[in-house]
Amino acid sequence: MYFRYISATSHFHGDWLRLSKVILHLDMDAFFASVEQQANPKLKNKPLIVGSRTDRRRTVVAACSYEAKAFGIESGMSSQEAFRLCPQAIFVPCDSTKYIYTAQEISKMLKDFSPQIEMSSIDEFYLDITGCERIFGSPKALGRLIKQKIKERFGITGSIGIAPNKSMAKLASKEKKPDGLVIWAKKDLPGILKDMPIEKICGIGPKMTLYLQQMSIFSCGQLANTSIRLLAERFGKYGLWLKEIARGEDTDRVELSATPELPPKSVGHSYTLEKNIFNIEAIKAWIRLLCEMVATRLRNLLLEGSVVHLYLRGPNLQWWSRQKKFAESTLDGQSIYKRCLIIMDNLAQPRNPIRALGVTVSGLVPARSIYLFDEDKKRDSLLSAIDDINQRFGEWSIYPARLTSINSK
DNA sequence: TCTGGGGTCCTAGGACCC
DNA sequence: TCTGGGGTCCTAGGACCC
Repeated sequence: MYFRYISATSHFHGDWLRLSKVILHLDMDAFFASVEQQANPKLKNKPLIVGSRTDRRRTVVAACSYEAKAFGIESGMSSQEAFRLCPQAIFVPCDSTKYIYTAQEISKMLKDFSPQIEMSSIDEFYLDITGCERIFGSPKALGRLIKQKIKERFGITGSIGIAPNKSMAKLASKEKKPDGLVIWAKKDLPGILKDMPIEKICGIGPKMTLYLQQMSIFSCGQLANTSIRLLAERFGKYGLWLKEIARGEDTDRVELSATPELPPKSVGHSYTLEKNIFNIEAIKAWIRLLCEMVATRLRNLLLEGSVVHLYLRGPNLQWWSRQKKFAESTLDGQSIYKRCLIIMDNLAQPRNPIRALGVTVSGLVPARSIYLFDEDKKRDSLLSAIDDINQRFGEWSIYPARLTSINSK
C-alpha cells in the first residue's frame, strides 16, 4: 500500500514537471517453444509446435518455434492447419508449470535492474527505468545488458522496446522480433505512428479495427487526426483512450502491484471433448470433474468464491453461459457442482450436442481455514468424480493429463 | 473434424430501494 | 392518481490479450 502511494505521488509530480519517463518492455521470443527447446536439445533448430492440449486433435497452436513460423505457422492457428503447412513439425503439449517457473526466474533477475517491474503476462515485463542511467548507462546499454543476461542464464532470447510510455514500449518491442532492441524517443513518435496500422496497437482487436476501417481510419496518424468528439460519441471512454494512444500518449503506470503473487480474480477450467456429447448424464459428469479441478486450485490458492459461472459450447462454437452469485462463498467441489446444477436447472436435455464445457468461480475472497480440506479428502473427491465418469462411459474414456499424478496414486 | 484454455475489463439493462 | 430519478447490485455478453 505504502509503495503504491509513493508511486502515485511521484507519477503526479512527473506529470506536473513534464518529465518524460523511460519505460522498457521485454517480450520473450516464442516463449513456450523456446523453453521447450532449451529443456530438450533434440528440439533445437526444428519446427516445433506447442499445442494447447495433450492430443493433437481439436487443438490450436499455443506457441511455435521460429523454424515453424518459417512455414507460415502462427499461434492461434488450428493444429490441422499447422500440420498441413508443415507435416514434419514436432508436436509438444503445453507444460505451463515449466513456463511459469521460467517466467518467475526472469522476473527475479529483472529486479536487479529496476525495482519498478510489472509482469503483465507470462512472457512480458515492463520496467520503469527512469533515472537508471546513473547506474547502468544509456537505455540502449541497459537493454543490451538485460538481453545478454537472459541469454546467458536461460539460453533463450527476448525482444526489448524502450519508449516514453508502456503502450509505445510494447509496440517498439514487437518491431524487430526476434532478439530485437528498439528505442523510440518522444520526438520521433509522430513520425513512427503516422503510417502505423491501427491493428498493431495492443487493445485494438479485430472488431475495433473493422469499426475504425469503416470510418476510413486505417493508420494511427489518421486516428490521431480524428476529432475527439466523434471518437467519444462513437466509443465512449474507449474513444478517448484511442485518441491518446494514436498520439503516442499513455498515462498508464508500471504497476508494482501487478506481480505474480497477486491473487487472481477468477479461477476456472474448461475442456473441449474429444467427441461432441449429447447425453445429459455425461455432460453432468464432466461438469462435476471440472468443479473438482476448480476446487483443487481454489484450495491451493487459499481462496473461495461466491459466483459460479457455467458455460457450454455447441457444435457451432457458440457459447451458452450463465452465472449466479450465491450468498455463501465456497471452495468445495461438490458444492460448486450443486450450484452448477441450480444454474442449469431447466436444462433437462440440451438441444444441441456439447463440444466443450467450462466452470469458473469468481467473487474470490481469502478462504476461511475451517473449509480447508486435508490432502486425502481432496484426492478422494477428484478420484470419485473421475471414477464416476469412467464407470458410466467406459474405462478411461476420459483422462485429463493434469490428473495423471492423482490417478496413479 | 478448422477454430484451446487461461484470464481481464467494460457496458447495457433489469430489479430494487429510497 | 400518477410519476421521476439516482444509486447499487446482479447478470449476460462482448471484446480483448497471451
